[in-house]
Amino acid sequence: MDVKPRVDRDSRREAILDVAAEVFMESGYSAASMSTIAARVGGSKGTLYNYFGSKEELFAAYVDRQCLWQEELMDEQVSQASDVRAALASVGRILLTMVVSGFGLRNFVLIVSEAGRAPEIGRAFYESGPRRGAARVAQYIARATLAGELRPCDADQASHHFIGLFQNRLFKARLCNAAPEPTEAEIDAEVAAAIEVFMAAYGPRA
Amino acid sequence: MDVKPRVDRDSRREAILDVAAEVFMESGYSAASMSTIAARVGGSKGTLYNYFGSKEELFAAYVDRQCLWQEELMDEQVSQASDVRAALASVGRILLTMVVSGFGLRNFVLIVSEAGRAPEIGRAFYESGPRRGAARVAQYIARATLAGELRPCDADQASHHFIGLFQNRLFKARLCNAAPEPTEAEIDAEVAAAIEVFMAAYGPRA
Amino acid sequence: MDVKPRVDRDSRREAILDVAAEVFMESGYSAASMSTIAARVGGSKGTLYNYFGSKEELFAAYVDRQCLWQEELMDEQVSQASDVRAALASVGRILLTMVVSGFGLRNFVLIVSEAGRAPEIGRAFYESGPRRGAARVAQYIARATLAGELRPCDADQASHHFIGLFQNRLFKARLCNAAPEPTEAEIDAEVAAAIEVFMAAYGPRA
Amino acid sequence: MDVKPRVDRDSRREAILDVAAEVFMESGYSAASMSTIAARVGGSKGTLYNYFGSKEELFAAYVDRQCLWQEELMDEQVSQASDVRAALASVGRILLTMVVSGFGLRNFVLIVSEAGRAPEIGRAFYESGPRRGAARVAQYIARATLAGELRPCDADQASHHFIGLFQNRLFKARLCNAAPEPTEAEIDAEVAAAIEVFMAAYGPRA
DNA sequence: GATGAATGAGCCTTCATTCAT
DNA sequence: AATGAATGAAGGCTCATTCAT
Repeated sequence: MDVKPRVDRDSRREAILDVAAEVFMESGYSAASMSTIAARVGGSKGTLYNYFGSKEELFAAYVDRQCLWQEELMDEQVSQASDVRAALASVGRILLTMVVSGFGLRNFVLIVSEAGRAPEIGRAFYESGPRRGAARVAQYIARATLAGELRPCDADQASHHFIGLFQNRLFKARLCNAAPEPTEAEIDAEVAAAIEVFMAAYGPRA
Repeated sequence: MDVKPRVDRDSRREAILDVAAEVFMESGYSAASMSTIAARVGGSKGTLYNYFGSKEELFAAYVDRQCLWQEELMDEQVSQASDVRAALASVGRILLTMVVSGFGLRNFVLIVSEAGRAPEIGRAFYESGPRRGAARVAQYIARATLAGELRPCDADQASHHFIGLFQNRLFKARLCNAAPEPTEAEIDAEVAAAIEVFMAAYGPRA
Repeated sequence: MDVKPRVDRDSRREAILDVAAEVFMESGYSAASMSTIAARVGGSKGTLYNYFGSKEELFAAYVDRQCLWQEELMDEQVSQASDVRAALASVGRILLTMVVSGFGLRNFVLIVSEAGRAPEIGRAFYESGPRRGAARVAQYIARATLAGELRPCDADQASHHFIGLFQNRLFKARLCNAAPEPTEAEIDAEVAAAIEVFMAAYGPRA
Repeated sequence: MDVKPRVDRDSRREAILDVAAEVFMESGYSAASMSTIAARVGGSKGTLYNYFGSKEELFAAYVDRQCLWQEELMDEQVSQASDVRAALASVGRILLTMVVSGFGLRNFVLIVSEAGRAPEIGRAFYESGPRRGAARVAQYIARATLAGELRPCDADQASHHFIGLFQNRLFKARLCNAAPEPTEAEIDAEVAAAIEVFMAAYGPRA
């Protein structure tokens, strides 16, 4: 009955996606309800459907945006660190934070739990996040290898090893909701320990 | 009219749990329906509710059983390997397989996606699986350290490092449904590579 | 919350179909609502869906029953009339009544308006009603021809001619809702006039 | 911004009515949606409502136009045939075609299925179509009677008889979607047979 | 203990209609 | 005049749960 196109179409779309992200991450795809989302946006269900033709479409849009966000995050960080250790510390901190922070984590879980029925969603997420992150680490490693800071190795494999060293413990604990969000200090410590091991194995021979 | 307690209460309970596991893993907690489960069990919904008072309770029972199963799996494997490398290879193979196999993976995803709203579920799962696995690895490492096969270290941290080295890549790819179930050979290779790195860092100094 | 399986499954099914018939005939398939039907039956929507899995299925069941009813109606009437005129008068009265009575008419319109999108429905109705009626008339005509009461002719075509003679005017007027339900006297008159014409054309030559 | 009253109001109105006719005939009144119509017209729903204040009003306008069209069709055909048989053949062909052609039929069904709830619609349609057609036939018959080509009779009743003779069979089969659109030859045959019977009954006595 | 009919809340989606621009 | 975003009421359908038999 009363109409209020207060804001332009694009910002409303963004607003809907913001709320959708919230609700989806709170409840999961199935348990999230379009009614809840509409109510939280402050509009009617009809309006919601004006922007996204179906729940699935809304979810896909949310995943898209998440992937974009991840990509940017992975790409923007150009560490200008002087040596390998510093570079690894910098990128490690980012990659670990991403995966154990409340937001990154809930996001990850949400997408992963729908990846079973919709493989393209999982794959897109994987490419834009984990894979891109690993690729970025591999670049650093390759560069450092050329610089003689690391002994010759398969850079891609090495990157996964490095990531595994610092992500594994906290990531799984967080996935299971069996540990609180770590502090920056804990994150740094975890990364630092990983670097020691990594350098012991991949560093230049004594 | 005709009542058929053909099978004793316990085996029927097990049968229900089997089906529930199937359905939950196929669809997720929310999307799974008690009707589907009852139908698949071959009984009526009334009967289902005779065994489990609610969907949530059924899910909890399923998680319980899963945890038990994991615990046994973690405990039974007593590697009698002569040296560290063999012991690590053996346990690594098991831990990696568990986490990338179709069953283990779907199970993991299912529980993790409900861990947000029900922390006790996530924690129980974490304790019975990841944590217990890591503890077991830590035991090996401690023993090997005493035997002089590894240099002195924090056994717990070392175990997480080892696990991270071989699990990280495949685990995340599988979570995202971005890779098929790996073959045994791939698993072995992944573990072998991890052992090399691990030994380079944790092995006895040259 | 409260449950009342007062009546056995079959009579409830019939009761639902009765109401469905009412509602469908009042509003048409599209405009009829499952909620209305459920409410009118006195049960919940859930119960309704326990009996018929979908609106379409309910409609199909209704059509089925209608067809059955028509078939029986067409078959039971065994006119024992002595001569053609009496036999034609008898069957004509039935066929005309069927098609101009409120019930028969609304039923016809309802099914016809869905026959476009669901041809099998239309065909089933046609076979069980109009076609069966015409066949019955054709039998009379064939018999009368053999008895020398009619001149030799194509019995099937003759039956359609006869039916057309008495049905056409009132049927179309009623379809368009441009005339009230005719009285028995009007029906008789219409049939009588038709018989005159029919006999003039098909009766034995002078 | 850019407004384009390229075409005058009337042709746009016509265009809307064209589309509305299509959509209504495809889906029926209830199942047809204003959105679909607007989309198919290529304009916005707002515009649609600028021309027709409601779905009901749009439907009424469509019916109006249909009635007009029927009236013209009924009136334009001035058979200059020399004798009765030719005149009847000519008008019969037209009346039968109208009622069994895809367009005429869907139109008929559509209006008839709404005539229940909106009698004025049905009546208007009846007057402009069936009734007017019958009246036209009655004129021929009256004229022929005066010319001695037919024996004295109630022209109106005779006209309904004639129409019933050739329309009944195909019309009902087509209504039920139990027969394909007949060819011209079939139509001619049906009319020819009807004329034989009609003349046998109504023709000048031998 | 097993059954299955009954329930009502809630879900996703569609629709006719309005009104500011 | 034309647009198209906004709305709220329904609509079809599913579901966890209860309880008389």
